[in-house]
Amino acid sequence: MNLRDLRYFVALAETRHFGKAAERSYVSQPTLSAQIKKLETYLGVQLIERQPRKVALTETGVKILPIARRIVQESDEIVSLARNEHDPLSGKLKVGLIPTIGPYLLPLITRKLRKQLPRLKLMLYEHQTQPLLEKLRAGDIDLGILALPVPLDGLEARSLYDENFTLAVPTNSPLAKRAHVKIDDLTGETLLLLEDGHCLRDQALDVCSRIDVKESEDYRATSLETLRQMVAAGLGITLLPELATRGPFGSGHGLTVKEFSRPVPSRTVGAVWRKSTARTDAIKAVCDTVHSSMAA
Amino acid sequence: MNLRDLRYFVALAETRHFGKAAERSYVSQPTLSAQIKKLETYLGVQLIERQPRKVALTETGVKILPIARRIVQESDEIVSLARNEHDPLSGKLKVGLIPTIGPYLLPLITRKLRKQLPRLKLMLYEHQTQPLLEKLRAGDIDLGILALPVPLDGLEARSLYDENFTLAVPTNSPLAKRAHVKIDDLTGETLLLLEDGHCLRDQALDVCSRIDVKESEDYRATSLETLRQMVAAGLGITLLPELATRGPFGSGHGLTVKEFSRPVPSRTVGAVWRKSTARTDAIKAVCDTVHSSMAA
DNA sequence: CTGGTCGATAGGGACTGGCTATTGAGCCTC
DNA sequence: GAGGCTCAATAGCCAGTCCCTATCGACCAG
Repeated sequence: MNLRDLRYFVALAETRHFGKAAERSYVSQPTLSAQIKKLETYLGVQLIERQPRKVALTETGVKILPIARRIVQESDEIVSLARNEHDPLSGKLKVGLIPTIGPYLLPLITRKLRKQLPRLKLMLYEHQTQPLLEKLRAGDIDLGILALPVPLDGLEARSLYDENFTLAVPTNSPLAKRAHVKIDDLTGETLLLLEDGHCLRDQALDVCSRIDVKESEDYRATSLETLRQMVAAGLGITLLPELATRGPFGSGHGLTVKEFSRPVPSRTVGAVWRKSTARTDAIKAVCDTVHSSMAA
Repeated sequence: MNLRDLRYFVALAETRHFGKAAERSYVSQPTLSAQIKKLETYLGVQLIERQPRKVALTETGVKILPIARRIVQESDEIVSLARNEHDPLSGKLKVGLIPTIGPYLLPLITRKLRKQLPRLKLMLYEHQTQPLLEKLRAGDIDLGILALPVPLDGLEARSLYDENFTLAVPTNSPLAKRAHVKIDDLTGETLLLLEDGHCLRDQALDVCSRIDVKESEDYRATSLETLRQMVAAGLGITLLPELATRGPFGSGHGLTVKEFSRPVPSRTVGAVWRKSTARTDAIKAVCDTVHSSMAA
């Protein structure tokens, strides 16, 4: 059985005329005749009673007609649904961000994203790097935005922007008064870090690996905001990604943010997605928008 | 788009494995692969994300799946519905009978019909010959049982049984005492007839055409039963078809039924149906049953 | 009887859907 | 890291299907 046959049957049932039904179906009359007959043979039942000058449905034909009609209608529905989805820059795109990027990057780009990709519904998720990669591979998320590099297997990546690290110190610390700070100036300080799992923790440790700093044993912050509070309370110093010091997140309330002098430590923020993804267009568009936003 | 493609897609969505889906669909894996790809191309949308070691539905695929599933299910429904209808001796058969046959024939045959054709639902209608033929041609009725001959165009007919006419006279009439009656004996009598449209009226007039009878001007019965009442009331005599004198319809209550001596006037009762009907098997079965019932 | 309508039949060509064999990518094991 | 395994994609070929035009045959109307 074939969708086409059902269409022919519905057309015939509605026109009650082989010629008209054929015309409506854009085929020749013999074609439609043959297909109808084939459908009847396949079903083992006569659907149409061919009276001279009149086409009538048999009882069975009457019973089958509504089902055939529904099938035809639903198949059209599939086509139109697919046609709507056809625009690669529409539909949902599930984007995951790590916690040290998401809250600070999103305010800077959502406006532009909404303007440039108005039909794309971004579903946003926040996960640490490892869970994010897992969900990415599992297909729960289509695009990850995180600090590169990460192990890529089956994944593709591109960098979006470089983000400098800044130094956050208590305002009453001697470091707060310095015109310039270098990594080496941190020697002997107590370094406050995020809890395990945050890549920023590893990045900060990496930046400070050459020098001798004490990591606070007792406190490990669960978020950048608590980390910021801890610095303001004078418990130590920390590195903050630059975006986390912009706008409302800058100096003040007992905390002073200092830029490093060259060479400025930094991390690369990038996008990661499955090689096999079906959303390459949408992903590229989002990446381009983020990239151009951050380049300015 | 093709029903088959949708089946393949549903199988793939359920197995999440090209090979298994192909097996379940009784085709080779390359065939299924190719068809899925063709479906995607046709719809202009990717339905499946081919990850290594994993088959995942795209968002569009997820949306389309339930519709595809329903279509597949409904197409199966058509097949099974047709398979059930496949038995030509099942389903409805619309049978029309003329009023001078229906009420008297049906009690004699329904039992046997029900036994021999248990799955056939007979829908019974009563119409005079002309309307019956019209409804037959219009397809409102599949089979007519009436007195032959009738003009056949586009119709086929067969005779079922011959039915003698009997004479109905008031019990106090001289005719009631006669051992034998012949048509000629009716000369000078008042003949009561059914109203226009009943073929029995014409048949009676035909039988009596050779002799001189008076047709009652004032009364024309609307049914055999009122006709019977009129005879019993002494208003005249009439011809009754034999079946209408059997069992509870025989002599009594002021009415006497006499058989004619040879040559016995009679009419032929037959079946009529559209040449183009789709129910030849059922019609033949019904006719055979009636025929054999009445032959006994 | 003739012309017109309508569906069925005949015959031939293009396309589709199916197959087997093979490739190629990714994963696992030794 | 070489080789084997799994799994989907590709290649190449064949057969059946679907469609076409041309024509027939039945029926109806004038």
